[in-house]
Amino acid sequence: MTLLPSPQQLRYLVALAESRHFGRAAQSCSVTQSTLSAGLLALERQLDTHILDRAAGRHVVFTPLGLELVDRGRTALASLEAVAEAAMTAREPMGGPLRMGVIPTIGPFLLPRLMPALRHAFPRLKLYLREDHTAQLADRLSTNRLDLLLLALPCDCSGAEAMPVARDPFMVALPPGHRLAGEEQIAASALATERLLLLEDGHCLRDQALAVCGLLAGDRGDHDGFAATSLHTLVQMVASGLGVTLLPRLAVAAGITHGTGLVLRPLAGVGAWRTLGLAWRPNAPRAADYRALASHLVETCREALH
Amino acid sequence: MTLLPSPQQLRYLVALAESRHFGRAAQSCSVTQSTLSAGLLALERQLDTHILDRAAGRHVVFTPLGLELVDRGRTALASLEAVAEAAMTAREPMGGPLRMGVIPTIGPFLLPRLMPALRHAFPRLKLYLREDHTAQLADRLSTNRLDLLLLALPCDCSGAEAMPVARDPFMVALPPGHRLAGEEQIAASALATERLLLLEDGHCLRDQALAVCGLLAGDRGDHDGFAATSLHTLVQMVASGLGVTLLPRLAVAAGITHGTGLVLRPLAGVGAWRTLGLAWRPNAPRAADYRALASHLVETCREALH
DNA sequence: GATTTTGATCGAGAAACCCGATGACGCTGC
DNA sequence: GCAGCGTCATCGGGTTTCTCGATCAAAATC
Repeated sequence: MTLLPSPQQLRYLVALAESRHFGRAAQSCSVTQSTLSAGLLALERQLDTHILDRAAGRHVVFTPLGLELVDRGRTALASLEAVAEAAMTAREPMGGPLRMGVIPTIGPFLLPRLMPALRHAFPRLKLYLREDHTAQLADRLSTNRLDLLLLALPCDCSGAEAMPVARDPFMVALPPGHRLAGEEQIAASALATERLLLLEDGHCLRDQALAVCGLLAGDRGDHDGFAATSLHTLVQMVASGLGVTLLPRLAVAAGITHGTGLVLRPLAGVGAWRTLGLAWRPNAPRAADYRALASHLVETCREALH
Repeated sequence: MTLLPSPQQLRYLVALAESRHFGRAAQSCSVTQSTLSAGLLALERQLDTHILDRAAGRHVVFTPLGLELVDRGRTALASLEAVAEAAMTAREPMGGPLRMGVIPTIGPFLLPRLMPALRHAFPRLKLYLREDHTAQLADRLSTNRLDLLLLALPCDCSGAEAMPVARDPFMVALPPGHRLAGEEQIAASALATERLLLLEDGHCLRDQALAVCGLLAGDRGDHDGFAATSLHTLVQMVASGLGVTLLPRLAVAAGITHGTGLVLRPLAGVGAWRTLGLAWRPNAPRAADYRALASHLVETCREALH
């Protein structure tokens, strides 16, 4: 059998790729710079290849092969961690740290309810949170820097396993006195002639709102080159009379429009909602934990959506 | 960061799972029994779990978690090997050992032509061969005990990447003087009333032959509870006048019917062929090698099929 | 041109690993 | 029932590997 790289060496390799600096990489591995340097040299010697291009100035530059090895090293480390994690979760379910990513159109409105419920249900659970757009979260999920995502489905997290937990209906938000404010509910077609304000690019809610109105991305939304950076600013823009928008009921129920005088009406039609759900890597050792979390989420979402 | 299992320990674990015997597992790892025993105990201590059920007599019995860890350990080792392999193949393409599986209805007819061609094209390539049915090969591919499969597509190797290399038309093999022997080519429907002899269960060719005749598996073929164990015995059975059969042209071109007096006619109709191809794990470090092999295979198959 | 930053190298101490020998336990055969 | 054998766990000692702090050489910065 051939000589395998040690987990230590792979840690050094991946850490160096992430910081591109020997000293800081060593620090993140809790070793001295000399140790990390020697470890990488040993790895290069063992594999009989060049991982770093040492001729290229003082910056840390990886060879093409080096970049591939970083990638494979990351997955190898992930699979080693999966072994330890499987043992850990078997010893005490809901035990260890859990790194969860959540999108900005869910987090601020659901987490304040969710966290206390989880703390109560799973006192030993240590939940680390990161808020970011779907694309970034998916990247971090696949590169093993997050374990679990709370986002809108379907998401194009390649190969991830997903589980829906709730439907979040869209509400139409109108300035006070708007011509549509008298309607009981509002059809998507009625918005065709309206000035529809949206979140900036990158928010999946933007695309979902466009889709539910039967519009293609790029059709609309960037009036005057301006798009909102968060639901809160979006609400302020509508309140200023710049146009109308769609808000997820989750945000409305959390009181995002309080004190603005905005008129809120359900969006009519089938499919006038987004699906909230969890996603994780297939073969994740703690999938059982995630499913248990999902069923708690179902309950919390029911409450949070009135 | 948590404490990771060492590759060594995982090797011990997987080896023990395969031999279910400390002494032999140690031998396959080239260490003494004491070393392997201590290594496994250290792993159990590090993970703080029980991998083996030591209360269960003298036999090696894994706990449920232990079995899961074996599985995860296998994939972890595979991903570590992938790192080393990526470096190796970058250093010298077509270099190291390559473990290829091949099904019995291809191997004997193609390998005699293929091997010399490959030796000539890639002198440094070390090709280890294993002949088995598709299901067993697929299992060994996914558990990292084979690198590459040469078989008939589509195969249900879950998640494997496959590349077709040739079409292998079916020929109808008839005993001398058979009523259909006068036909230029024979339609599948003409075989409906014939006694169709087939390989025994497990050979994919059996199912393909049935499918191309529009029959369901189990419909036919086990006359008197007898099915052939290889194409050679199948040919002998047809020559004895027990019935007719379908042979892949690859086998016919290799002369499998020489000296039998059998009459061979093309099977008419679209789809009257099987597809030969290669399959490998996705993300295999040496995928480039495999593709290069595939293009050589295309040429060899063209020659081997006349 | 002096200084700082950065990565490689060196020697010494610590830790991990492995081996052969031995111990504990269950099974088998007489 | 008891000696003998097979199997896995444990122990002491030797070797290798890993890590650290100190130091060096080269490049970038001032």
